[in-house]
Amino acid sequence: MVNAGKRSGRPRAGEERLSREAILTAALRIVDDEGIDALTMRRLASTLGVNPMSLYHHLPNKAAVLAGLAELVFADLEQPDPGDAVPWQEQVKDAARSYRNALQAHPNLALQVLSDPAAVSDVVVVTVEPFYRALDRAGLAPRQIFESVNTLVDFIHGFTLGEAAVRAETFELAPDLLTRVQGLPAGKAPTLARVVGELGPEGLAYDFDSGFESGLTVLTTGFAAAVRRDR
Amino acid sequence: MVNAGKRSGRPRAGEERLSREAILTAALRIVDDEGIDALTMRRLASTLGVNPMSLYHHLPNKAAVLAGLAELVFADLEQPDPGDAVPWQEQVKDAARSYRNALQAHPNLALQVLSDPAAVSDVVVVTVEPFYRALDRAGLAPRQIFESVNTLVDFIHGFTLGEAAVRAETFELAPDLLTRVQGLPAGKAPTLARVVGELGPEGLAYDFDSGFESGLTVLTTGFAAAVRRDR
DNA sequence: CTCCTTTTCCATACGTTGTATGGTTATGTA
DNA sequence: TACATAACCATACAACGTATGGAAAAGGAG
Repeated sequence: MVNAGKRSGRPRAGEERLSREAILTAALRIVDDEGIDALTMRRLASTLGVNPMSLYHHLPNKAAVLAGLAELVFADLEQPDPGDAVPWQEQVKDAARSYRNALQAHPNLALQVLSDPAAVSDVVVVTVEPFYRALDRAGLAPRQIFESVNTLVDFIHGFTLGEAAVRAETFELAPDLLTRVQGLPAGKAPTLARVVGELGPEGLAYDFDSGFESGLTVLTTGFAAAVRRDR
Repeated sequence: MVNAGKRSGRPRAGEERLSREAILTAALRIVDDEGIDALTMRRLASTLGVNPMSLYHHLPNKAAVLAGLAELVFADLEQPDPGDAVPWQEQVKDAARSYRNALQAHPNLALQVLSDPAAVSDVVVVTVEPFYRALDRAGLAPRQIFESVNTLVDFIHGFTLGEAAVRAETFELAPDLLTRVQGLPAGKAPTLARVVGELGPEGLAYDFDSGFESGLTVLTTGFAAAVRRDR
């Protein structure tokens, strides 16, 4: 048994096992299920029932696989756009929520996506229109729209990064903020210690969703101030 | 010549070539000079004139080396703290600038640092005191201080990530935003296209420093609004 | 139909990586 | 003087990305 059921050479018509899309889908599944480190060319090939080298006929190298995954992440970003009936602030927040949702749908990929310059800049371009639209409606000058969107996107990226990092900890319960702060040498960070103490354990039970909303409110408020200054 | 000047066995007193600190210093140099991919255990050992396996007597594995580097990055974060003579907004901005500077001092490491949950949470704790101090002075409630600092730190992380990513492109000139937008199918992102068009090439020459300042202003303005709401 | 190029997949192999195992020599304590 | 421990080295292994080249089917040209 030299070949265990596999054939060599080109498959018969209609029997192709590979395509760029099939490969990327399988890769996404591996990453979602087992994390980014589990994605090797050999592993990917084996889940597709194929020799590792066959992958290279559809994608030039592993980097291209990862780049392709980044595309996939943003491909199913929903763009609801509630229209101009709601205040521009709500439009901004809605777009931001969609953006975050797309990133968080595949937490194991977030880091990869955010650290791939090409992926980000490619994708940001086709993604930021709702932000531009809302801030334009708000009456901001072009320069301020531009910088505001950058700020907003940076916030979302940083937030997502933190969220993905925390969730990635295989729940070997990282010591939470409270115990960590209590472990500091006395007088080292007095204000931090006092504020955290006043909040108490339940006040610190961090909820990512409300943290994100809080950030959005701060930002939109800041944008609104720029509108007023402009007048 | 079987051993080319090297001795085997434990070095004589005072002749040790290795220590955790020496290893991390050498590693940081490699990463700064040649990027994170250039850091392999073999390369690290060879710049220290030592056998690769010797490193493992001072650090348990490569992950520990990377974690140690993250420490180093934040170790020389300056904490000027202009004192309470300046407005709290300026205190916030100053602390943010220091934080960003520490991250940007080693651009090749920024991604690594930001994606290491342990590194970030360890370090953030000892780093955020100035933020807490300033926002406490501003008169924010504990909960709002907590969330505001998170928002601020997330923004800095996202900003730094973007900056590091762009700088990491070995200047094979990624098509800039303007040409990219012009390449879009007509009507695809009308607001974006119009705003970018109005800015023109020179308006888009992105300056990271002023982008950062712009973000800080938006955020501190947003924080200030929360202060007023509280009264 | 035959001939030939191209496509799709497979087998083998190379260089590089992190690190496990175990040896050798000096140090420090009993 | 004996012995555990520390600091270094030599060898080796499994897993990785991928270069090279071969085999078989497909698809167009004559």
